Amino acid sequence: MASAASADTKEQLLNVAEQLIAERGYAGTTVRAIANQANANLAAVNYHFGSKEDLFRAIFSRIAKPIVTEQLTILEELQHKETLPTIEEILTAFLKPCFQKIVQNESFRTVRAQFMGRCWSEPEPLQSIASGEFMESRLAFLNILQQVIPDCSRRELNWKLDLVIATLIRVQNEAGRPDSLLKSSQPEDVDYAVQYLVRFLTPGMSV
Amino acid sequence: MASAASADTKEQLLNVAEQLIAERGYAGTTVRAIANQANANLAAVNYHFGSKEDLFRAIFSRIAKPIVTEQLTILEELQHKETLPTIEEILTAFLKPCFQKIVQNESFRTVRAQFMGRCWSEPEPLQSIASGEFMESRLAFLNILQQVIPDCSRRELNWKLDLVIATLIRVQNEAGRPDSLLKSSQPEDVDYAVQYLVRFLTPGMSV
DNA sequence: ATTCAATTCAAACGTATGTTTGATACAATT
DNA sequence: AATTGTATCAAACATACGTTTGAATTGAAT
Repeated sequence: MASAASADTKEQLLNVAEQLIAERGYAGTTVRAIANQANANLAAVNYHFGSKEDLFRAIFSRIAKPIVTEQLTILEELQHKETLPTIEEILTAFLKPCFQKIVQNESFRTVRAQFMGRCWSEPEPLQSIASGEFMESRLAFLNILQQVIPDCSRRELNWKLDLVIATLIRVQNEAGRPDSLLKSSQPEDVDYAVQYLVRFLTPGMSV
Repeated sequence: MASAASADTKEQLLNVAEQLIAERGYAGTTVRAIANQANANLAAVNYHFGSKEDLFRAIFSRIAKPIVTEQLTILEELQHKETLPTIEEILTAFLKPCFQKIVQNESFRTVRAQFMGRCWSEPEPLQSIASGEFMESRLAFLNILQQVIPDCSRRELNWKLDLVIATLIRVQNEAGRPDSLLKSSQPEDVDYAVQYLVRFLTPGMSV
């Protein structure tokens, strides 16, 4: 039976690994460094997760799943209205959960954002693991965008959504730094950042 | 005295390392893999460049220096006109050299684009090496943007230029993939990508 | 008190890493 | 022909890597 201690160890491994991978990248983060900083034994990673790659999978899932769930919930609400949603509403539905879920824990704010940002440019197979978690949400938003912006081809919408994600990651990565869009994890600052990011992106979506 | 053979070896090491790092990242690329694929001895990297990190520095410099030079040249021309340049002209001056210089060598295809894209998200000290090469160009473009978009605060322009770079990196990272904006290194594809990226970004710059 | 599965642990496994070394081959200069 | 500096080479160096193992430890259920 899983004890409280083992649950602590497992969670500590997730937290520490998330932070180290955010700082040093996946290949640059050793299982030994993770175990040490988590005050766990070297074998703990393989015992609890199977392998280093499975640990990465667990970290990414833990962050991505709540975000995707909330994105799809908001999108569902938008689609149940009788009128088509605006581009602003769609982008907000996509972006807002990404900020809120990631910055809700103050101590994790920078780490989570950097971790997510790094994942998109990690070599295979990590990139596929990362993008796979967002596949469902991505398809759903692509479909609604295609309805709202019928002049855009599927290919165009595809790279445009890519650019939306790219800016999202950048804002998260720069969070807290001077001159950055997202000043803190305070709700009003988060709302401000989402609002201005949406304003920056919206006109480009339909040209 | 440096022979033709040694020059070939040194250049081959640069080319091969560039490709492998683009595919697998810096930490994921071993000196042995570089030497093997370049048909060189294992010790060749350390002999010609000093260390793996110095090899990275050499690769990045070789790509970045001509880009920055061209960016500043075009910007100089724009500033010598009697009328202020448009936002489109400025963004094009910034983005076009990034794409053209990167894909101008036919045999490299989209390797360079992927290499550059990956560098921005590599862990320190690689990221600092990379961003340092573009420091001068970044400041110059911030200054001209401030003249052309006086309604924007310096802080706003700062994060907006950040988002421009973020999208640039994303397009480079995705280069060659299906549904990506930059399909190949053909000049017409490059022009297409620059044109559409500028069109996507321009309206957001002044809102 | 005993059992038993879950967890932790030190140690080792086999392999891979960046770098260094000293000998050797090469080509141009004296 | 002898010398000199450059480049290549196989081999070794010292360390680091992810993973596995089997024994020790734990703590709740019997």
